[in-house]
Amino acid sequence: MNTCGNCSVREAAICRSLSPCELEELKSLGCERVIEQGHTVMWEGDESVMVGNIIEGVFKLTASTADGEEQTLGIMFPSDFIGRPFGATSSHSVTALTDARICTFPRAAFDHFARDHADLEHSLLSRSLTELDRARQWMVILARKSARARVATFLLEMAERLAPDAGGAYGDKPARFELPFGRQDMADMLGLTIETVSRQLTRLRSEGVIETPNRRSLAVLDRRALEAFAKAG
Amino acid sequence: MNTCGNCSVREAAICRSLSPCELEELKSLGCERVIEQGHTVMWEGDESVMVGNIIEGVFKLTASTADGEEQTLGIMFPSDFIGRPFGATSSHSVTALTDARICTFPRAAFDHFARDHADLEHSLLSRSLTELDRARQWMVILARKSARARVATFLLEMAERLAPDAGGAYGDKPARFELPFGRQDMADMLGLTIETVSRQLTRLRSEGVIETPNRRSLAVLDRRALEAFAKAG
DNA sequence: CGTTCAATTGATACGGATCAATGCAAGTGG
DNA sequence: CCACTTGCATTGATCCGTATCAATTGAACG
Repeated sequence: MNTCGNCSVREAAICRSLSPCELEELKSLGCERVIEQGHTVMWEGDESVMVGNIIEGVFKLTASTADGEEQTLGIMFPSDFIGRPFGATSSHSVTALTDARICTFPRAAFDHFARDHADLEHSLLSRSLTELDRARQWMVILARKSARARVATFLLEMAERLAPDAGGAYGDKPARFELPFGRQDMADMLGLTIETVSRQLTRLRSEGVIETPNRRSLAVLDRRALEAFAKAG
Repeated sequence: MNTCGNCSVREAAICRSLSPCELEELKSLGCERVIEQGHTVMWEGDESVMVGNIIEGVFKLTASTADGEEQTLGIMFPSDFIGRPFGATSSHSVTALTDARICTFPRAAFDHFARDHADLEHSLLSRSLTELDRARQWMVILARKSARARVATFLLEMAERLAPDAGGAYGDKPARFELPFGRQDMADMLGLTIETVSRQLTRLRSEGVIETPNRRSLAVLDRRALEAFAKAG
């Protein structure tokens, strides 16, 4: 039987704010679920019925425009919180980009529990404020930056999150990592088409800034160059 | 002397969650400030030193790109909360678009007070989640929609917020209102140039969808048409 | 009446979307 | 083991929308 004690995201997720006893109580409300790649766990516009923590895997949040295009609103990693508490409808869909495991709670039960545990709500608030800052950062990118700058920004963020070991500000070692998604997802995220993304990657490769050993893997060879592109127009 | 009792946003702001006694306590921490149009009360990148509620007036949140362009991240109205609690730096600037009054608190003192008053934190959380949803909606618009759709969406939102009386879903009466900002601010918000905004307004006017009696005032004559434009490409 | 600043209008250039074709790897069945 | 399919990525050619540069109009104000 699984216990919160050996949970791999225990210290990073919102649960960190709970005492062992409270944890036990929360745990009794929820259950762990295994999600297959590509499966959607929440739908845009649906009533919000569940919330939870990502234990393992990567998810995307998406919304669709009235004319059918899909926009990715964010990428969520292990220890991130997904779902909309205290609200009737979910403003976005949540879909697994990889096989995943999540720790889920019925929304109503979670809401009630949260209201009784101020520290948990505080964690959630803190996290929401960070998410808000992040979303606003992306707004700037989507509104103003060129395709090249968008791709560069994206690659830097992915390198940071998926290959955190490889080099800091002046990291001279190539950051190598596996993308948890294909070109279409990248395009959806960056507000570009798949062709444009492809062209930019090709260009960066030909300039020696990155390497693309295969479809899903990527290496950042020249971080400084990427940073420059990300800042420029 | 001003008291919270007769505050015009008392019932809409986060303070609604406090008892008269708690309110008194919070009030003692802060003070009311009058802000002139155009004045910036918080700067992007600065340490977050104050937070507060808008009592009167309209503010914009902005961030700048590395190459100097300004992007507006959101518009805040009376009863909205501004500033970044629980965080060291502010991710955006906050500037008054009109003459305004705000009820401000030193950030550290507010943080401390909030942590002792779960209901206040709950209000703040609820508000943050709504803001997050709103920000993500804008992301979709900025990433995917045409200039025409952006302007249409914007006008609909302004009509709703600035002329709430004039017609609901099928509102056939023209919604007339005063914009609290000029073309440059609109452009900054929509991720367009001032020229493009102007052209779209001209076009909508020539099609009989809107009227622009003067620079700052606006009337939506055909709401349905705007809605159609907002949804399309 | 001239000054000033914002808004509008016009002409052109360019970036990314779109449409269409090709390339490439993994899987399938003969 | 090799033809064939299938799904994604890449590359190419063209078009369209918005930015950009530049000029004009219009309103507010001294």
